[in-house]
Amino acid sequence: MTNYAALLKESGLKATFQRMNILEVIEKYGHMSVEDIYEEVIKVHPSLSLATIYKNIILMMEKGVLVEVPIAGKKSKYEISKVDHMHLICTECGEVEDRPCLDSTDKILHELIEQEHFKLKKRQINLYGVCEKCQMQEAS
Amino acid sequence: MTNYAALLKESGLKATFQRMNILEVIEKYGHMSVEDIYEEVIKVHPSLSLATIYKNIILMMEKGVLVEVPIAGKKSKYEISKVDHMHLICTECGEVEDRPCLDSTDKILHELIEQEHFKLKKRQINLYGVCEKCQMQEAS
DNA sequence: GTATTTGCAAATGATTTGCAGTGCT
DNA sequence: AGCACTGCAAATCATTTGCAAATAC
Repeated sequence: MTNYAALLKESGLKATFQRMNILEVIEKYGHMSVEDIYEEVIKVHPSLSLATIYKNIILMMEKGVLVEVPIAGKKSKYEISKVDHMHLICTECGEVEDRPCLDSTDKILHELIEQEHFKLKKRQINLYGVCEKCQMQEAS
Repeated sequence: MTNYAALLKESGLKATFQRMNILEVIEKYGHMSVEDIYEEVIKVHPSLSLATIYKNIILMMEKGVLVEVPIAGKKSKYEISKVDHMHLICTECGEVEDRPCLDSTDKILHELIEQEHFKLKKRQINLYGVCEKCQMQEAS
């Protein structure tokens, strides 16, 4: 995805410079906290305000463009909506990586939910641990 | 579990009235935000301060007595540490319910992680949707 | 008795809001 | 032109901190 203007318009939002900046930065890094986004975005557009980021994150979540990734012990990060996946979250460096959801996991979860009378909307599978990079640093 | 005094001492913490109150309330309701805990706990112990709750939640998480359950769009809730399980989170009423993790899910995740050079510490499987109670209310 | 813990009040930090001005379409 | 959006500053809300008094052991 590169055409943020189209994505925004499809979602009923005006394609402002600020919004495109925010989306570009999130896409580039994958998962970003509000502060992360702010720090990156002002490199390109120094007058962009934090308030604008907050307002737009909320708006773009409502429109389904962004998704919140809440993380134990840290601030939430935000990602661009994409097909279902799991998160590997490093408790040392805070990095988040995506991995595809396995079909079998998928099937099992759906079966479970059917038995439950629970109307499933969204799954969030987060695996907390130490990433390869941080493991190597620990070893040294 | 009922013996909070023992649990606390095993964890190297003094068994104060305040801490036992906090644990009782979390156990009783299952999953509680800071505010939830505060509102319940002052019914029994009106002078207990919010600061004490914050300090103790942090302490008890460090000692492994409590676990944070971060939730998209809401404040984190806290639960007493227990065997691995999934959460069904109602996006309408905010209720969180536990369900056992399925063995097959378990095995799949562990295999995946071994391929990854990722040192897994903890899993968090959250299923967001609408609970039975809220579905019935919608219908009416 | 001593180290820990509590509760208060103040400090800090994060997020939200109102509004006047600006920019997309 | 008209409505939606931005940026600022102020307001609000959440969390943390410092410290004197109280409590567990």
